Amino acid sequence: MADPKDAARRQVPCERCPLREKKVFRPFTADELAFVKNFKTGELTVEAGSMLFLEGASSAHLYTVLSGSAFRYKSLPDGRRQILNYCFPGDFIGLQGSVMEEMQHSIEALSDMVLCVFQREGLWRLFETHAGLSFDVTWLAARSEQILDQQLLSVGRRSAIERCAHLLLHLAQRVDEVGLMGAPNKVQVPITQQHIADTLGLSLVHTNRTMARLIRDRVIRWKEQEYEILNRKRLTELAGEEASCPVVRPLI
Amino acid sequence: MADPKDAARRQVPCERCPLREKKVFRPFTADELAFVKNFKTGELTVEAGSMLFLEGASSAHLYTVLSGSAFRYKSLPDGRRQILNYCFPGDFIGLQGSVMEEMQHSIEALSDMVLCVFQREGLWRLFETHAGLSFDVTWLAARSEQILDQQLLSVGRRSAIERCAHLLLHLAQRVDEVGLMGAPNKVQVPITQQHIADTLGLSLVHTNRTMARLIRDRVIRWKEQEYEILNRKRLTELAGEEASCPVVRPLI
DNA sequence: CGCGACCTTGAGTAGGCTCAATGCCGGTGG
DNA sequence: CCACCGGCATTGAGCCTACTCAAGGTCGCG
Repeated sequence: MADPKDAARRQVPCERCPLREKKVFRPFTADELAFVKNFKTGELTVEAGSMLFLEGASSAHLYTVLSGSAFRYKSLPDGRRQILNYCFPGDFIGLQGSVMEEMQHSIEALSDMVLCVFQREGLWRLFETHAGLSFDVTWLAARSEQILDQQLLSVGRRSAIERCAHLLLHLAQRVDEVGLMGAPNKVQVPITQQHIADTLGLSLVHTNRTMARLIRDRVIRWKEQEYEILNRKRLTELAGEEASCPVVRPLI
Repeated sequence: MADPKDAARRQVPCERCPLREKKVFRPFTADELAFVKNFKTGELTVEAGSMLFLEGASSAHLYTVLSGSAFRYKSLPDGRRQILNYCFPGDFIGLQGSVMEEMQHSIEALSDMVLCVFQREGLWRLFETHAGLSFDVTWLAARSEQILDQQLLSVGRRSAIERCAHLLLHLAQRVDEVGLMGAPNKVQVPITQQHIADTLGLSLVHTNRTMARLIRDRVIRWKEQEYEILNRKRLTELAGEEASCPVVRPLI
C-alpha cells in the first residue's frame, strides 16, 4: 500500500498527460510543467479497495489521481463511518498529510487507480520556487473546503431525498468535468448504496427506500456500477439549489 | 459592512500584537513580521450581528480576527441554516473569497469584533515573495478543512447528545488555545441554543432537551453568554473521541 | 452449488421534528 | 415606575422521518 516499489515505470510524461487537455484544467507554462514533471517521482497503481491513506498514520506522499476514483472518510471507534468526499481524476490528494503530522482521515480506492506520486519534501521546493503553483495548491485546498461546506449543509439541513438528489447531481458534475460521463447523463462511478448512505449520514435501508422513490419516479436509473439521470430538472428541484458552474482549475 | 472607511486608525503594530505572544502561534522571523505589517492595511471594528461576508457577494478583503468571534454558515433558499464553523482570534478568514470569484458562505459576527484587514491583491505578493507564509496560508486552509471533516463526521454519524458533547469540547479547546477561557473550564462564547442547533443539524427544541440532559446530569452549566464544563471526562466519553491536541500554528 | 456482495422489503420502534404555549429577563418609551 | 416587547430558554403533545432487526432475492464467481 503506497509502497514506492509498486510504482509503475511506464510514466506518462506530464506534458503529454491526457488529463491536461481537458478544458477544466488551466494551461500551464512550460516552466510549471517542467517543475511538475520533476516533482513527480513515479506512478502508483492500486486495486479497488486498497487504502491510499489510513487515519492516524503519517504519509510521505502526495498524489494526483490519473484514473479511477476513491473516497475519503472518517470513522468513529464503534465503526460508524462518514464519507467526506470523493476523489476523481485530476484531484490532488494527501495535502493534509503533508502539512500536518498525521492523517486525520482515510482514503480507499473505489476502483483500480493510477496515481501520480509526489514526495512530501518536494512540496516545500514547490513553495520556494513557484509562487503560481503554490497559489494553485492553496486554491485547491480552498476548493475542497467549499465542497465540504456544501456536503455539510446537505447532511445537516436537507431531507433524505434532497440529500440524495444533491449528491447524485454533485457526482455527475464532477465526473462530467473530467470527461468521464459515459453517454450523456450516464455517471459511471462504482459506488454502492452503502457508500451513499455513509456519505449522506443515512442508514442503508432508508437510503435504499429513498433511492427507490427516485427510481420509481423515473428521475434516475440505478445500476451497480453506474447511474443515469433521467430527469435532471426534477433532480435539481429536489436538491433545491443551483449546480455551481464548473470552474477552471489547476492540475498538479 | 466591511467598509474601509470604518477602519480604525489606532493600529496595533504587528510586532506588538498581543495575540502573537500566545504559544499556539509559531514565532515569525523579522522579515515575515515586516511583510505582514505591510500586508495589513488597517483594522476594522464591527458590532455583534454584522455580516462580514455574504454568500453570493465577492470580497476584496481578507481578515485576521484580533478579538471577538463569528460564525460561518450557508443557507438553503427556504431559510434552513447550517453553521459550518466558528471564527476566533487568530483565525484567518475570507481566503475562499480571495481565491474564488464569489463567496459561497456568509460570516456573521457573534460579538463585537476587531479585525486585521488585508487586500486581496496583497495575497498574491505574499505568494510571490514569501514561500514560508504561502505555506502557512495553505496550512491554515488544510487545518480548517480538518475541522470541517470532524464537523461532518459529527453531523452525519453522531447522536444528538454525542454531537452536543463534541461541539462543547471543540469550542472549549479552540477558545482555550487563544487563552480566552475565563475561569478554568469556563467557555465564554456568546452563542445561543439556536446556534448550536444550526451547527449540529438539529432542531432548536431537540437541542434544548439534549442540553437540558447535560445540565441535569451536571456535565455542564449553561448561561447565556458562557458555559462551564463540570465533568470533562463524561463529556469526552459522550463525544466518543480524543480531543486532538493543540498544534502550533501560524498567525498571519 | 454455495458463497459473498449488494439490493429489497416488511414490521416495529424511536429519535428527533413541529406546533404551541409559557416563563424569564433586560431594554425602552410613555 | 410600569407596561410592553423582543430575544432566549423551556416544556408538553403528537407526529413522522429515519432507524433497527430480520428476511429474502439476485447475480456473479470460484
